[in-house]
Order: sequence, then C-alpha cells, then structure tokens
Amino acid sequence: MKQEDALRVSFQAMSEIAIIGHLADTALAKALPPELSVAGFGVLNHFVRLNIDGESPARLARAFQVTKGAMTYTLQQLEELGYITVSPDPTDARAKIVRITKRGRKARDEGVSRVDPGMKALVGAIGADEFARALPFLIKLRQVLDAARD
Amino acid sequence: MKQEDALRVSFQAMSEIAIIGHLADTALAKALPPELSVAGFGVLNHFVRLNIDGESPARLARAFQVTKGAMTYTLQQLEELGYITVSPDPTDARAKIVRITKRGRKARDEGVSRVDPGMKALVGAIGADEFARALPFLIKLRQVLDAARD
DNA sequence: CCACTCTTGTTTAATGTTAAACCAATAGGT
DNA sequence: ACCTATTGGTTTAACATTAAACAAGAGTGG
Repeated sequence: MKQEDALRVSFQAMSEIAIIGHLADTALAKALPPELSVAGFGVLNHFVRLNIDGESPARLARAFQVTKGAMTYTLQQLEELGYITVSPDPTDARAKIVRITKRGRKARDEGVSRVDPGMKALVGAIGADEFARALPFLIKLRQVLDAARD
Repeated sequence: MKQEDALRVSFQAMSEIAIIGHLADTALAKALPPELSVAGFGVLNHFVRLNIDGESPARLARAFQVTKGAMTYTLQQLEELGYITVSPDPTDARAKIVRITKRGRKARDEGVSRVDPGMKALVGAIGADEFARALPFLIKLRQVLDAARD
C-alpha cells in the first residue's frame, strides 16, 4: 500500500471512529433516565465493574480522561441524586473519597438494563465475532493515543 | 462464545471507540490553530475532499450528524473568518448555499499540514494494514448505528 | 526546618453542543 | 387551488466540557 493510501485509509478509519463514538454517546444519553448523564453513569459503572469502594475525584478524572473541573461537576450531580457519597480522606487533607451508595448501585443496574436491549441489537446486527476481532486493534490504538497525549 | 461474553466484549469495544474518539478529537483540536474548531475544519475538509462547490447547511448538518443549530453556529464562525460564503439558494427561498473560499482552502491545507505529522506517527505505530483491516467493521458499525437512530 | 514544587479540588468564563420553539417556504394529496 | 405536513434555517436556554486561576495541603532537597 502506498503511503498516500495508507494515510487516507487511516484517516477515514479515525473519522468513522469519531462518528461512531458520537452516535453511541447520543444513543446512550437517550437510553438513560434524563437525570443521569453519560458521565455520571460512567462513574457509577466504574465502581461496580471494578468492584471499587473508594476512589478520589482526581483518580476518577484521570481514569475518564476529563479535567478535574468536569469531574467536580459530575460528582456534584451524583451526590445530589444520592448515588454517591463524598467524604474527606483521613490520610490526605487535600483529597476526598468518593463511594457509591445502595441507591447508586440500583441506578447503575437500572441504567444497564436500559442499555442492554440496544446493545444486544447491535451485537446481533454486527456479530459478536466481529467485535472480538476488532478489539485488539482498538485497545492498541487507544493505548498509543493515550501515551502520545502530553 | 457465550452471550454474556459477547456482550461484555462488544461493550468494551464500544467503550474503547468512545475513548479513542475523545482522544482523537482533543488531539485534533490542539493541532489546529485556535480560531479553527474541529467542526469548522471538518466542514472545510468536506468541501475539499469531496470536491463540492456548494452545499446547503441542512445537508452539512446531516453529513456531520449534528443539529441544524450546531451547524448554524459553526458556519457563522467560518463566515466571520472569511473561510466560506453563504448565499441564498435561487431555486429554494428557504435554503442557503455554502461555498468554500480561497482563504478557506488555504486554512484547510494549513490544518491538514498540522495534523499530518501526528497522523503519520499514528499510522507508523499501529500499521496501515491494521487500519485497513478494521475499516470495513467500522463502516458497518457506523451504518448500523446510523440507521438505528430515530 | 524551610522554600519550592507538585497535587487536590473548586470556581469562573468561554466554548460547542442539544432540544425545542419558531417562522418561512415547499411539497403532496385531494 | 387549498390544507396539511415537511423542510430549511435561526434563536434561545440549558448542559457538559475545557482552560486557567486559585487556595490549601503534601512531598522533597538543601
């Protein structure tokens, strides 16, 4: 493959990925109850999937690749909804510890159950093997981009 | 593959795609000159790549999967910068025709030249063949999501 | 111990997006 | 010809995000 073509194809692939990300985000936002943002759902899901019971806002911000300010905003919403608690970190007076509540777990499960049908339809239309085959490429791509970001 | 695994793998793939889209967007925004937004660059690029000389705002909005309001905003920026012209459509009094200007072409070329090094580095790190192999999957995925969106 | 430097979290203003309401014009059916 | 529905574009308010400045605490090398 000529370099020109390589660039063109790669550029198109990146464009498709950007569009897919956009469409998936929109679909997810529509599937979730209106009071729960995509970012908020992501945080709740993070706690459940990784079975974490306490995490600092700073670590969450890094995990989700958003600024600390954005995480402050998201956590304030979640706390108002009673889905998380935020308490001071006894070992570091600057820091806080975020924990998911029972209600937060319930909201997360409810969110998952709302997203599930769409996800199943998607897997049905595309084929699970296709997703599985693409996954290593996607992981590698994400890692390279992540490492390149200064 | 059990359905449970299929869902998990597919969900992870979608997550990776969302993150990649986010990282690519951020990197692109940083590479472009500050007065040119990612959305604005996308519009300029659209005209050049597809060799179009006139397109309505509504068609552009659909092509980029954004609302008409968002496209109005982007086009206003581009017009202020002198990168496009917007004129009434003689065949439809509701519509307008957007055209790229010489300065717009120059700004687009400048943008491409700023993005190119990063893109080349990415293709170098991942391999053009990997992008090419993933592209059909990505296109299909985008099409399915696009069709599913009501 | 002390002066830097780094880290944590919040706040503010600005940006770019959506959803919804709106107006004007077109298209289609009867 | 006329309703009616659809399409094109703008405007507004609300939202989620960034960047930048800030304050307070922690870590570190003299």
